[in-house]
Amino acid sequence: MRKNGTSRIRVTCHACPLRLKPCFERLEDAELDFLEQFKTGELFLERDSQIVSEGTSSPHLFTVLEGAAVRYKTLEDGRRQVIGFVLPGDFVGLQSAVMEEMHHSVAAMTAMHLCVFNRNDFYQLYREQPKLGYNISWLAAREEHFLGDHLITVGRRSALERLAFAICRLHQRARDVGMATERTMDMPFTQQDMADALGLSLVHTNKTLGRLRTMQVMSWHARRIEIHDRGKLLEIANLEPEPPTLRPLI
Amino acid sequence: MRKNGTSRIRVTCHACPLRLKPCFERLEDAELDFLEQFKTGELFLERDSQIVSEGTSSPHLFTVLEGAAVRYKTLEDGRRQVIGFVLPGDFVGLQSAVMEEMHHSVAAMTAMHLCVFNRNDFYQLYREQPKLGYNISWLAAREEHFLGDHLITVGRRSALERLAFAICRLHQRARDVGMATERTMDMPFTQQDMADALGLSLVHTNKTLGRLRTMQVMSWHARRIEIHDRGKLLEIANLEPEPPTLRPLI
DNA sequence: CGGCGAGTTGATCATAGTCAAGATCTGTGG
DNA sequence: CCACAGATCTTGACTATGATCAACTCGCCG
Repeated sequence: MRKNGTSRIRVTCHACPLRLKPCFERLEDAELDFLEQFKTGELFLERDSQIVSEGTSSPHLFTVLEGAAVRYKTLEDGRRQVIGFVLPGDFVGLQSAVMEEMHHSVAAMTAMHLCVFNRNDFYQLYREQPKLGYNISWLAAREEHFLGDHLITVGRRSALERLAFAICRLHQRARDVGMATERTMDMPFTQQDMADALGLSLVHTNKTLGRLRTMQVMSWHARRIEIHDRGKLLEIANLEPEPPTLRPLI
Repeated sequence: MRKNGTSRIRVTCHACPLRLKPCFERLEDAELDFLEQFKTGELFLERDSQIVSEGTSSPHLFTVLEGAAVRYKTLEDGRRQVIGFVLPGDFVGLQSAVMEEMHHSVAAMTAMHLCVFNRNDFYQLYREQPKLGYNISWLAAREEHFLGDHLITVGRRSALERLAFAICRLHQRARDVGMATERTMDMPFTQQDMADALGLSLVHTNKTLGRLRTMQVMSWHARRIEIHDRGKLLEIANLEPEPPTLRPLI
């Protein structure tokens, strides 16, 4: 899918728009060279495309360059739980890389631009570029952190707290990668997606958003979120504002 | 804490009782030698000891050799969510190894026997033994898998389903490492712990256990679980019986 | 203009939470 | 060995949060 001779040019291009964001760590040339080898191509997907599916073993791994997706699981009767939101810089497919199969699905909620790696080369990465292997573990630890936060949100917070928390975190992450401004954000997800993330019904999610609107804290209309009172939102969410942390990008 | 000269003997002893279990992958001698170097000692803890604490950065990482613990998070007002149950073979402290701090706490629910590693040597592991680095990612992917299952359980299953699911999984894991028999298990956790894991109140958890008892599916009395009808339990949990998979042990 | 996906709102219902009291178990000291 | 205290488990009565059902609006696109 690519020729070695051109790698010098491509190296600087790998995940180019993302690598310029200040929240991502710089990599050494040798590591970028390796990633160029590891990379099998780029993929552009439509909204609603399936990226990986629960129970299957994708031959590919992905780094998200642009767009947004949801990770989710479903029960046999159709009940769905959104496990997490996927934004640029996120790595998709670790489970299928190390285990037999994925244990959740990932679906694109906007048009997406992905960097594609070959699952078969995955172990090479640990052999040849230990720093990159370490980075994979870093990303996995971050995912574990998000999942833990998500779990206490669904298990122990009220509907109002859940929404405030989820929107704070999502907004912060989106801002870090340049997908949102200080006060506004174009929502790639529907209220149904949010309800499925928070373990609430759509109706109750909507009513709770209504309460936040009445409280003049935030509004979510026409796929657009406006945060009117960030302090209050953080207070309801029981969160401190945190500066973005430097993170690796594979 | 240990002398190099004795490593040949210790190598065969590292995590000895665990390494004999059929569910753990064998390691190469070179890898075992490395682990001996990496290891700084063993730790015996009392019940109710804190192993790591949310918001702090432990200088140590651990592999559980014996005993059981809970991973949990708390909100400021005391609400608690159990993120997961920790059993022998599990690795504790990945977050503090790669990030600044732990994002959850881990507390011993029985007396415990831990293998202790030094956080500072962690990156060495990726440099010198890529297979072990890969194994860390494997364990992280497994944890992510458990957390995803846990999340759909708390977010979308009824109280009865939650209990059935949690007990099936816990029993299966305990059996894999020799802590339970086919039909019984000594519970290291209280019903309060289980309630906090499932996002339920203690009272409702107890009443739901009462229903399972009346249905002749299982009983949980005096720290002991008896499974009377495994098929029905799996059915309520919407689970298939799965054979234990081979997994790495660090 | 019509149809569909998404969002909004009200009415009613049910699951699970809270409060309260008592039973049982476990470990400790006399 | 027993008595006691604290932790854990059990059960009933009442409450509340959020689910379900239903109808309607809005914006968008063919």
